[in-house]
Amino acid sequence: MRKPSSSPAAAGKAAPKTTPCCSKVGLKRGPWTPEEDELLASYIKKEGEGRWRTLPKKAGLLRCGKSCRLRWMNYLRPSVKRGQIAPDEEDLILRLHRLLGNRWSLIAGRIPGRTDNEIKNYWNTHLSKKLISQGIDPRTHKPLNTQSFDQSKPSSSQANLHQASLKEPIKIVSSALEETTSDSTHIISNKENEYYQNNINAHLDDQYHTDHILASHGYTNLLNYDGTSGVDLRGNQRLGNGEAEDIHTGTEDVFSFLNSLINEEAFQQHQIFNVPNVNSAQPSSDPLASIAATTFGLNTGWESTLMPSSVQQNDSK
DNA sequence: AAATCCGCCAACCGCCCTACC
DNA sequence: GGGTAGGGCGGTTGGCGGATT
Repeated sequence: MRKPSSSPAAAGKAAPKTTPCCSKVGLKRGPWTPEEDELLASYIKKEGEGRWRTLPKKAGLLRCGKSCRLRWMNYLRPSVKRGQIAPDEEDLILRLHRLLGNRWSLIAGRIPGRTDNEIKNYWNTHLSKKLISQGIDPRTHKPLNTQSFDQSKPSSSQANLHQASLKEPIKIVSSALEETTSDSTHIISNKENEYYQNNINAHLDDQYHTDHILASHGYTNLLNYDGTSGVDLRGNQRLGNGEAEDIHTGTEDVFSFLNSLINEEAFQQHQIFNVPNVNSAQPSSDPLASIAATTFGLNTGWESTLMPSSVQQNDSK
């Protein structure tokens, strides 16, 4: 069974205070049985959600309230969509994660029928590995290392670069990479390497600029471009008692804003504003378009939006 | 066929917040 | 202001089942 308090979160901290809910003397743990599911579902159907600590006793369950809530939220709720994550959902998760970081509940709030737990699991088991295989840091969504990209596949043409998406990951490789030698660390030419470095920096500046744009629109502390968690939509606290409450407060604006980033119009703007221009990585004067361009640039392959044809042409020789 | 490995994901954990008294 | 209850969050664990040896 599980080791008690073995998680890093618990390690090295003062003696944890135990809330009543966490004293599980005599309570059942582990996988839920169909009978328990039935008891919980029928009780909530009659009495509604809430009062989780007293619910188990009233429902005749030997579970703690937290366990009941989790089971309901992640599995039994009628609105929960089961089954595989669709490609468009995956794409959305990637975009939202780059914007929001590990705010799983917030991400889940924009993907109907999916729970934060499900998205978190999918991220950890699929998407983070996928990004790593593309040479992208899943935490920051930035290139891990210009010399550590996947060299196992042949390079893409310029046209392909502009059609890039995460569904068909684009690898940053030059024609030289196709002539793989044992000294692979020096395969990317100095010219290309210098170019990558310059534009990575430009892109980082662009992201920094994006945050200031957001701040100017009142979306302070929304972004966390270093990829760490701990700050969210309320400044320094997590979302409170349910999204319903938030939807009627500031979060509604944030969701509207997110929607504006997700919709097709933003994609079209992205196409317009991401005309490759090696001499300028300046954001657009249109704040939303600039954010959209910056936000989606990496998702369509940062190299495709930043690398000029003069460099890309090396790709096809 | 049996043993081992490994990925997936349901469930648990501690922490933190707001609301209430 | 302090204590407690209720609830939500992200991080992590470990059982299970399929794949591999």
